[in-house]
Amino acid sequence: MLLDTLNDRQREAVLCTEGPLLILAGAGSGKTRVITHRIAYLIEEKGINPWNIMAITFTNKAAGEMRERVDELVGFGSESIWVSTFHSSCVKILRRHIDKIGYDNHFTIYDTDDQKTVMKEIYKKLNIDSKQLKERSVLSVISSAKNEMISPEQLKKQAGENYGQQKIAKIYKEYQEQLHKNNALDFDDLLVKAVELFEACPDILEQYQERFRYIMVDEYQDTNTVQFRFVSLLASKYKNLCVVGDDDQSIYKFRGANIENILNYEKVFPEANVIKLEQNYRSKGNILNAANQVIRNNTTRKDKALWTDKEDGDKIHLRQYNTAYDEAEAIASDIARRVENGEYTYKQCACLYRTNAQSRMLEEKLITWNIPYKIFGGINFYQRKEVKDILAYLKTVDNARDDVAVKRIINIPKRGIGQTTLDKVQAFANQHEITFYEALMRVEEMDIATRTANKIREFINSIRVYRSKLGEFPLTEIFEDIIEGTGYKRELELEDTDEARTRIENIDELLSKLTDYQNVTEEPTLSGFLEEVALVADIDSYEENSDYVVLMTIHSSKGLEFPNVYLCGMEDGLFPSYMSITDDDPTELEEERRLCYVAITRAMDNLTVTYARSRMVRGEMQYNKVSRFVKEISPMILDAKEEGTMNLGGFGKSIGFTNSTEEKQDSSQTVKRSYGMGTSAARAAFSRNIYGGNLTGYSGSLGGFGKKSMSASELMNSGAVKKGVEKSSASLDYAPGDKVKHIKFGVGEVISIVDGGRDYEVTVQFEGYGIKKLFAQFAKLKKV
DNA sequence: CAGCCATATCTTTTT
DNA sequence: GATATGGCTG
Repeated sequence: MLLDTLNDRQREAVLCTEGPLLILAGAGSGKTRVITHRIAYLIEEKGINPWNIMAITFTNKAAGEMRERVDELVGFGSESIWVSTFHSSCVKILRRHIDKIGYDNHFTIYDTDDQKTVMKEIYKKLNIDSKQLKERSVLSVISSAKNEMISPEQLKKQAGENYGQQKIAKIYKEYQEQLHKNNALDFDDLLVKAVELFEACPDILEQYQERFRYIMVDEYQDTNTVQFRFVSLLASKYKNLCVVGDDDQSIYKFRGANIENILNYEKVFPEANVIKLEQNYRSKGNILNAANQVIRNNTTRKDKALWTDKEDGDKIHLRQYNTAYDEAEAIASDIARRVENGEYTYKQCACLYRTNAQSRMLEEKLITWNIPYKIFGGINFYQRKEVKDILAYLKTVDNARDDVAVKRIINIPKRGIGQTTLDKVQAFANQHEITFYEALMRVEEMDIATRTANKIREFINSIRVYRSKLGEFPLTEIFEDIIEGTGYKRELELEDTDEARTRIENIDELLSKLTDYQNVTEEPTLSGFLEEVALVADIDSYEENSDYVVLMTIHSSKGLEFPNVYLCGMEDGLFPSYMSITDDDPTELEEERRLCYVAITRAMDNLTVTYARSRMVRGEMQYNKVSRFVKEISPMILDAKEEGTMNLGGFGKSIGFTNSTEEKQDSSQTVKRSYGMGTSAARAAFSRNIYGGNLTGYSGSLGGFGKKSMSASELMNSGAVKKGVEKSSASLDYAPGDKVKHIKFGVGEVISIVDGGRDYEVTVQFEGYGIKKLFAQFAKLKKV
């Protein structure tokens, strides 16, 4: 029987089918089980037509899984349930109706890169200096505005007399016009336009209200204001809105997620039922306790207490290393050992970290240990140059109004159409208020050299040929025409480098994805393919079947679980991030803590937390102390060890302390700090046992991907190693975590020390003065 | 117009 | 350290 496998709370949630329902589901409490069973119950017991059920998830992968699991529970019909992400739901709706609000149904979707390209054009047009106002920051203001459903006009009003904000509002307006002209929507627009559509056309809204009588939203804590509006509109007729989430796992504030949505659900829907799922089925006792001990330090959260009836299991392993290199090495060897022992398989192990950049060194070490791995995040397949180029061709064929795509490919491969020509065409387009592509077609009206004009006509013609094949020939054939016809592939083949070969592989990979799409879809269209491609997340490609160690950011790990988890880089300044520590807004730190909670609760039976005394960040050596979150875990459940502190031998000898003559010689070339610290720091560290690495210990931070380990002499000869540089500062006799005294600010605790090249930049938390960044040379800090 | 070299800035996290 | 940008030269 359907309900037999559920606990009381879960069963209650499944049976509560009518009206608004909030399910507060702690980590690992069987949330997905509840949703799938609820859907099955609606269909099997309540006789609801699957067609009337909508489930919104966070990723495509989650959507696929949900459909699969419902499929196992109900005999048939699961395929007509609408299961998808917010973004793809909106796209589906907009593809049908967006013409009602003045767009063409063939709109293209812009990713972050495209947005930036548009922004650059606008900066040119409005004569804005990108050094004064960064495109990125304007885009982020625009994004937040969209998430809050603030229009350019409203933003202008809000800006009042503030010149800077007026400027941003003006850019926002221009940006929207540009997108409209290109018949393009950015990610945020997908939601905004869907809501606009519903508000503008009550008949269309009603049509969808009738269809989606039962709506379920997963990961509700990560919804933003537009998303909330979107589901509210849909649910406003039948009010069968079931949201599932955990306020403790809200980690997408930076993307506009509004934690109030879940905290205030009962205020918005006073008649709502609330059910708490507090039994955790995933983690062993110690892991769960650690998670609870961390999260209870947050002030704004719903009261709940996760418990388990599982055994305590191992304590949390806590390991400190000298360098990130040692950390990675230790993790790799631990995985190798445990797999060899038969404790775990590769795919049961995951390395989680705060920032994508941390994956490099882990990757390198896993390669040397011959451990299969896969990295998620970082550069998405669809963001690679070659893939974006080909997609831009396809977009141009599909929607020539998309200026961004046209401009991207007009000179790829090189056709001899340069910047000057492009500027002329753009000017012509602006003047006649036509698209870039239309301007290209009127090349003879412009003052452009015949040779170049002919090249342009050739380009236009080739696009025209590809387009004429649409509908007549399979999409894959058009694809192949493009890569052959333009000479794109041939150019790469001639290059004959490893990089070029990888590019070709990626293009082939894209082709096979198109082939898949064509085979699977009933009515394959170019727009359809492009849209599918625009909305995939990296995590969507995660397969449980293949045996590899998984590397990903904590953000991407949400919703997943692994028997053996390594949580690395647990250092104050890295995690919690430096930004969140120094920010005036304490909620930033709370969000980091939630992130930590998410990380810990990914682990099922073994959790290893690691951190390093020193780490290379953006080409600078950073010295950090252990994360404050680790200190929130009771020592009773920690098994703590420091590794490598005794390995001091040879440091001084193998590098050699340099004198000032050598410094002068070196100053002609860029003396990067790549080879560790200057003499004074080395001495300071040396005396404090902070640093104990040996020479080869550094090769990790020097060699990139694919460079296998080098011997010490090879390193020296390769030029990768630069000699140490004498610092003008006196040696530092304090380290992160120490109390120091400042003449003005009094006593404070050192948070981090960054090697700024000429001097050390010391961040100190002062009692009464807050956080200050000081230069060691001037600050004259005294250890107390 | 394209290719080369020097420089500046970067990083939190992503649909 | 890596990548995007800008200036210069052939």
